[in-house]
Amino acid sequence: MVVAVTRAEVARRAGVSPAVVSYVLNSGPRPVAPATRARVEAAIAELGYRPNAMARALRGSGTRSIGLIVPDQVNPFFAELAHEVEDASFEHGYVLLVGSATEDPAREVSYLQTFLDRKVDAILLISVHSRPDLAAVTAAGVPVVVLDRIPAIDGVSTVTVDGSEGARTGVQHLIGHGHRTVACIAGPPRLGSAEQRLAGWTAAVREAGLPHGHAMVVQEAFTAAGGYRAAHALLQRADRPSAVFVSTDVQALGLLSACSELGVDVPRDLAVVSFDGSEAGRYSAPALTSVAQPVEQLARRAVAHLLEAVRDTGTAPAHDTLETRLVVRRSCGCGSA
Amino acid sequence: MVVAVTRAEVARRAGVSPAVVSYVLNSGPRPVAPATRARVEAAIAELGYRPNAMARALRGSGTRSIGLIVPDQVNPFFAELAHEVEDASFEHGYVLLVGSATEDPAREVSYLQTFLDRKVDAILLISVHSRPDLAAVTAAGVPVVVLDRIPAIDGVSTVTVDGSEGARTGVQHLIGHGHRTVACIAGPPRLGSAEQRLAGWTAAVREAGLPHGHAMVVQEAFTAAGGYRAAHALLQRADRPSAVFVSTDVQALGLLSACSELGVDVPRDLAVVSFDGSEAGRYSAPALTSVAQPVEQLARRAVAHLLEAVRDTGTAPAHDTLETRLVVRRSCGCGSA
DNA sequence: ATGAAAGCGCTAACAG
DNA sequence: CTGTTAGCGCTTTCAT
Repeated sequence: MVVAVTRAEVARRAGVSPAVVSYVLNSGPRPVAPATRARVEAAIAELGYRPNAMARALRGSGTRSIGLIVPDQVNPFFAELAHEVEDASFEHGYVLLVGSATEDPAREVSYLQTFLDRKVDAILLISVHSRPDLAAVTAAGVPVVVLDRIPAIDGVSTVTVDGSEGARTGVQHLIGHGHRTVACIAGPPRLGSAEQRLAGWTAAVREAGLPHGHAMVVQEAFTAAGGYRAAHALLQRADRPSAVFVSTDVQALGLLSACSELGVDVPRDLAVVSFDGSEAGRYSAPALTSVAQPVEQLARRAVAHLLEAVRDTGTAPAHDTLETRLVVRRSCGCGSA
Repeated sequence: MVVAVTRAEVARRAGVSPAVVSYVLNSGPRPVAPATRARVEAAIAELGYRPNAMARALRGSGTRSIGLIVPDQVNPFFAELAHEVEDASFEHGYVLLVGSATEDPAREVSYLQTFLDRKVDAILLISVHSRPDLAAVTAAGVPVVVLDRIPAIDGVSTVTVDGSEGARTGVQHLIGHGHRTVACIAGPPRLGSAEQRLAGWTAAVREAGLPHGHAMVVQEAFTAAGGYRAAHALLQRADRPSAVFVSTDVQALGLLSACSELGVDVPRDLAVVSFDGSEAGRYSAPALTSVAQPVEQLARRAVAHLLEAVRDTGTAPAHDTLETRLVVRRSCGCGSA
C-alpha cells in the first residue's frame, strides 16, 4: 500500500473528529475521555497510522531534527564525536542530518543553508572556518553550537576543550621523561584547535628552556597522510628529535606508520604523545599516550545546549570549556623503560 | 529576523501572483516571460527568500533526503562508506539522515520507522539483521537498497561484494607464502558478510588440504576490541598458527595491537591478511595486506539505484555484486622476506 | 469533552 | 503568459 493512512481516516474509524485524534496523539492540549481515547488508540493500531512528520513540522511544531556538520567523517575523533552526538540526539527523540564539509568551506556553507531550508531545529557545527559565517543561521533564529574547533564566538554557544593547557600537559609529560628536544607536528594554520595545541606545546618547551623555534614544528593536515609526511620531514633530519608532540591522533597514526617503515622504534627511538584520545589510538602499535578530549561530554553538552535553546528561545549563549585528561599508554615510553 | 520570508511576499514585491514565483523557482510547469522572471528573481534576491522545504515536501514533491542506517559509525570501513554515500548524495542534491544502529536490531527498526515518518525519499540500509524486516518500508513504497551485509533479498535492491571469493583470494595469498596453518578470525554468527568471509577461508584452506576445523577459527565482534581478544585466544595456544585471515580491518588493528604487546612480530611470527581495505589499514604498523572492497563504487551504485527508483517507481530490484581486489602491503610478509 | 474550521507555505490544475 | 484556488496532513483556536 503506497498511500499513507491519514488522521482523517483514523477519526472516521474511531467515530470521532480529527481534532480528537490530535489530542490523543499529543496528550493535549485538550483532555479526552478515557473511552474515546481507547477507541482512537484502537483505530490507530488497526490502521497502522503514523503521523506525517512533514505536516507536523509545517504546522509549526518543529522538526525534531538537528543538523550536524563535521569537517571530516573519517577522522576517528570526529567519527566518535559524531557518534556521541547521534546517541545523545537519539535519546531525546531527535534525528540527525549529517553533512561532511570535507574541509571545504564552501561545502560547509552549502550545508548550513540546506539545513536551514529544511527547518532543522538546531545546528551543531564543527567548523572548517576559523570564523564561520553564521549570519544566516542566527538571522533565521536557529540555535547553533559551535563545537571543538573555535574557542569562543560572540552570539553563539561554543563547547570546547582547553587545547592549549592539554597540549602543555602532554608536552610536559614528555619533558618529564628527560627529553630535551621535543618536536611538534602541528595542524593547518588559522585553525583554532590547531593553534591552541601549538600554543600549548610552545609554552611547555619554552618554560623548560628547550628549543621551540620554527625548526621544531611541522605543519600538516589533520590526516594520517599528513602525519606520515610530517614524520618523514622530521626523521630525515640530522638533529632528529627524541620526542614529538602530535596535534591529533590521526596524524600520530600516520607517524607511527612511517616510523615502522623507517625502522624507528617508538618509544625507544622516538617518544610520542598525541592529542584526542580516540579509540583508534588505543589499538595502535604502540598504543598512543594521548591528551584525551572528553568526547561524550562534549557531545552531550552541545546537544543539551541546543535543546535548551530550542525550548527557551531567549537563552544566552553559553561557552563551555571542558578539561582534557592525559591518557598514558605506551608511545611515550612509560612502562617500557 | 526570526520570521521567514514567504513566497507570497516575494509575489507582492514583484507585483505578480504566487503561482508565478513557483514557476520561476521550479522552471515550470508553465513558462514565464523573461521580464517577469527577472522581476521575480530580483525580488527573491532582495528579500533573501528561500523556499520552505517542509511545505514543498508536504505538497508532494519529495524531500530530497535519503535515510542511511549504519551498524557502527566508528568502524573505519563504515565511516568511509558513509562518507562516500554522503558524497554521492550531496552531488545529487540530496541530504542524508544518518542513524547508527550500534549493532542493535531494535534501534535499527526504530530508525527505519523514523525515516519513514519523516518521508525520506529512499533508504540505504547496512543492516544488523541477517534478514531485516522491511515490510513497513516496502509497504510505504519507499525504495531501499541493502548494502554490504546481505547477498540478496527478494523485493529490494542489494549492493554487495563477493565476500567469499575475496576471502578465498586473501587466504590463498597467505598459503602462497608457504603457510600451513592459517587461522581465521571470523565475525559474529548469522551475519551475512561474516559468513561469506568465513566460507571463503574454509574453501581456501580445504582446497589446500590444510586444517580447517573449529579449532582454527575464532568468532568475535567486528571491532578492534574483538580482534584484540581473538588475538589473545589464538596466540596463547601451543600450536600457534603462522598466519591468520582476519574478517575486517578493524579487527586486524586490534590483533596488531595485541601482537605488539605480546612481542609477536607481524609478519615474521604471524602473517596477516584482512578484509575491507580501509584507509586505516594503510597506516597501521605494519600496513595491512587486505582484501579491498570498492567502497566508492559500492556507495555510488547504491545511491544510483536509489535515485533511479525514486524517479521510476516501477524499477525492478537490482542485485549488484562487485569485485574485491587484494591490496598487498606489509602484514602478509611480502617485501620483507 | 468534542466538533468545525482556519491556515502553516507550497504546487499545480484550472481559468482566464 | 499569468492569476485564482484547492488542497497536502496536521495543530489549535473557537464554538458547542
